[in-house]
Amino acid sequence: MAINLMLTPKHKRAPGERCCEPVVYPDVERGEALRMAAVAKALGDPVRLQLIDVLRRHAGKVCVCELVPLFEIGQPTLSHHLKKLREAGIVGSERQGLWAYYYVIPDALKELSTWLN
Amino acid sequence: MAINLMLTPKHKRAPGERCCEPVVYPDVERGEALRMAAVAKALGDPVRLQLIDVLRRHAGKVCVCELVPLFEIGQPTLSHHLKKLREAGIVGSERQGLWAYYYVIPDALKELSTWLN
DNA sequence: GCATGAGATTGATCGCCATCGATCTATTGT
DNA sequence: ACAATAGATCGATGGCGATCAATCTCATGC
Repeated sequence: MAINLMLTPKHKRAPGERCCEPVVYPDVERGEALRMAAVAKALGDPVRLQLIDVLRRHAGKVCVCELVPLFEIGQPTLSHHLKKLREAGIVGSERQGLWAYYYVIPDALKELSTWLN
Repeated sequence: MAINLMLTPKHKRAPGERCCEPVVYPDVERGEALRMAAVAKALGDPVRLQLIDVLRRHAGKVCVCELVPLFEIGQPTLSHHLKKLREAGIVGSERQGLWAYYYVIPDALKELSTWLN
């Protein structure tokens, strides 16, 4: 991963040697890029993407025990994926007795979605 | 990564032990999920995300030599990122003499963008 | 033909990630 | 108190990914 994303050109192209139009600098700044890339990275796994799809189609919260049988992965692996989504700020969780309920955090995908349009 | 994404429940919950409403099955199918996750994965790096941002703000094509000085990474690393974006079907490239020009493939981000809304 | 320059490829390194089995922690029910 | 259950965590493993230095491939210019 790049450390510095300030996007300052390192050297000027010699005059008359233009290979194309001068590049337009990106609109997204360092912070934006890091946030959106983190969200995209969390969505970059088929299981997690379908998890979000399931959770989004529910107005309320979904119990983990309903999610486990949907996928061909073990329970620890699903827990790992949910943790990734939590760390990315995409989902939240809530404990009620033995069960844990997950839900999509509103507007968590908004920034990325807006940029994609 | 999960092998089987058919999302068939593996066992029924015993009657009367319901912890929450029955889960709604995901809308996205295996192929969709794999495609969109691949695109999201390609966007899951700050450098690649900003690369797409730069390319999208150009109607035409952009020379690699204009892209290299924008980032604090070496030329081989940038070439690696462009290859990833190419393999994800997000960008295309065209050779003209010494220079290589890259451009965003129209509608490449459409499926993911639509799903996110 | 030869040197130069743009870009891709290779090889190596280091770290992260998806997955699993096993274990641990609470909580519920008996 | 004890057994059972839901879910998280741990440890290990195999594979992928980001990065760099070095090299390679072409095309251009002299």
